[in-house]
Amino acid sequence: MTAGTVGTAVENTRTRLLATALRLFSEHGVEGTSLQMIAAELGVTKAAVYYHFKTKDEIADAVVAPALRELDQLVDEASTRRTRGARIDHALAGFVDLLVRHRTLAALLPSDPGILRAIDRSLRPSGREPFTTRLLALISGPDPDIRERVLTHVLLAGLGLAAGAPDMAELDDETLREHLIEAGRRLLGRPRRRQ
Amino acid sequence: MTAGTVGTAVENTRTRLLATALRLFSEHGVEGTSLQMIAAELGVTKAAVYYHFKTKDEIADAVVAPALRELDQLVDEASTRRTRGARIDHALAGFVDLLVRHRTLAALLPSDPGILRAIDRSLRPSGREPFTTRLLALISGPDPDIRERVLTHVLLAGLGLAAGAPDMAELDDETLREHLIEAGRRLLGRPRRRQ
DNA sequence: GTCTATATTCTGATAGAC
DNA sequence: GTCTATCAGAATATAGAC
Repeated sequence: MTAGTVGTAVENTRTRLLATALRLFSEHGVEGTSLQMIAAELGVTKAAVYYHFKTKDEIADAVVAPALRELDQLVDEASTRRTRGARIDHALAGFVDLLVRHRTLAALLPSDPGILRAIDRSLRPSGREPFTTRLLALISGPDPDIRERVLTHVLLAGLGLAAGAPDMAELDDETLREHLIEAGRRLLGRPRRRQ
Repeated sequence: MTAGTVGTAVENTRTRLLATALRLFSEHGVEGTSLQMIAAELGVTKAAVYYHFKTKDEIADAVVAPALRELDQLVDEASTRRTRGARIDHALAGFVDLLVRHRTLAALLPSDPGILRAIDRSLRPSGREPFTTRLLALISGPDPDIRERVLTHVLLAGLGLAAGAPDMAELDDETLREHLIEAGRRLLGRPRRRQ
């Protein structure tokens, strides 16, 4: 531990636990990952895991929480832009940046049943709309037609899975970001700005 | 059962079983679906399921087998086309058609860990390349650059997840096919032919 | 072809010692 | 904060009756 920046020991273990859980989730899916596997990977027992989280669902919730908070903020920010073009640019750049920074989580976000339920749980109390719906509204305005719905779906799912794909692990953040944004621009029918 | 076209009773039960398994897989993921759930949904006991399949893996293998055979055939066919444009057109149209006809499986194909392992198992004995690799080669030729790899990844994953998304369930095959092809054409940087 | 019954292993989860 | 010990239940899987 680097002196001066350490939190409590609990926080460090908690952080390590979540990182380990996320890695295992991305390999085996949430349902395919047992507390036993997480504990073994950490070199502790199941009971030690239960000290930090009361249930497996709580672990899934904690794993997605930071990304969901960022996503929420991103959509809010993008919504304040005046033109539709500016809203899309901001949302796409922010979304891709988020996926690249949370690569391990990226592929789970649009596809893993356990993660989707965790997202549902995080949305339910506040009654907020799902991000797909909010981003769709941002891109296509209220009352989007079928074509816009399909394109947005391909965009969100495709970028997420691609960002998290093992084949992309070797790419540095900047390169991956650049190509994902190009894919997004193509899907949205917008010319690329640079290169 | 319609007289004249029935197979044996075994075959019918087997078919019903696979259809039920696929539906449950698509809702809960392969790892999140137990033999108990499949049996209960069919109105039989676990032991009855074990009569048809020795292991859970065998069920997953059987669920993906038809689509994989079609995919294989599709890539082979597309490869025979003379120009790169014709190869891409054939592969894209065939791939989208396959996804639409196997909607329930579509989303699992590029994302579910259990299904991905089943695909691996089906490829291992023959030593064939994965479909992503073969389709990538088809689209971009040998030695594709990073940008083509990312775009192809977004394409395959995005179209699959979009085709299988619950939000798209209401769309008829023809409509869904049309919009998915447009998404694919945009990603590949090719103008749409119709509309 | 489907059943009951059972074996075994593993799951998520709890209680309480250290 | 992590452990041992333990739980009830569910998992995959098998044996053998009908």
